Amino acid sequence: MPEGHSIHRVARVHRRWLVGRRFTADSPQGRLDRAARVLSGRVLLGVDAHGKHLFHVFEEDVRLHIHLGLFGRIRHFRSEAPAPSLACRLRLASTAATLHLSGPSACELLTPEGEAALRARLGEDPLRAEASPDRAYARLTSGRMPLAQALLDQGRIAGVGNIVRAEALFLARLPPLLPACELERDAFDTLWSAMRTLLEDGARDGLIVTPGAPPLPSPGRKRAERFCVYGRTGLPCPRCGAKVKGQTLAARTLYSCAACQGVDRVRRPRRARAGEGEASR
DNA sequence: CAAAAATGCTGAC
DNA sequence: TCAGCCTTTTTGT
Repeated sequence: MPEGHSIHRVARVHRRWLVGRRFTADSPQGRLDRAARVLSGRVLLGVDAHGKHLFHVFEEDVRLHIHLGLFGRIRHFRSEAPAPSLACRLRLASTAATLHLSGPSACELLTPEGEAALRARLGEDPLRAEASPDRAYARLTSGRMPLAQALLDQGRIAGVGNIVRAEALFLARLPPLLPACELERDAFDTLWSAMRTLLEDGARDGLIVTPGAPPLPSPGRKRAERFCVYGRTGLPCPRCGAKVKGQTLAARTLYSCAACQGVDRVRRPRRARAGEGEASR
């Protein structure tokens, strides 16, 4: 669920169906009782998404901040809502719709100042209209860390997760381990455009399907193949047929096609040029 | 059934 | 660098 496109999709759905409604809130699991009491009885005035963060504004400047983390989920029901799961942390109900929130890494009430402070720490979000490619380029290329690692830093660019980074780097044919500061502006423009397209289409359709992804696999396989390299270690690259590589970088799996993306031609930082599939700091 | 994996991030070492 | 958080879905026996 949770890369930027999912969050923006939730925001769009909530703006369409929930803004202007008065809600009652409770916390079936119990942990958010206090927040639920504050929210209960208030009208929802607006919803906004920035990167992977979601902000609901209620009457009297009561603001709800949600971050789904790895496990979080938001479900909404426009007709009769089912009983919430045991793990449901927050339920928001109106006559028009009901929300169930489970497993978020953050769900808290914020003051306007608290929200502003949080947002100040977020980088450019390709899905936001006011996003500036110039600022995104400046922030992304401000260090020597591998490009792929910089892309997941939400303070540089907000909303990109492991799937979008792998697929966008593949579409732009960029070597993931290139030192970020060595990224040329025109290469960045290609990358930015790829990220925007993936996120925008994903927000519209509810899931990401990379252009050029291999055709659906044999009927025997359960999971649809929607990506070119993400999660496809050892399978053929849809562009050149070479085997897709999976390696660990900063505790996340990084997927790429070494042949298409020139991974092997990238200068390794100093000494270590160790083996394949190894973490490179 | 049990086990594993997952799109994320933080804080402690 | 690593464990921990925390839930749902998918995979394997």
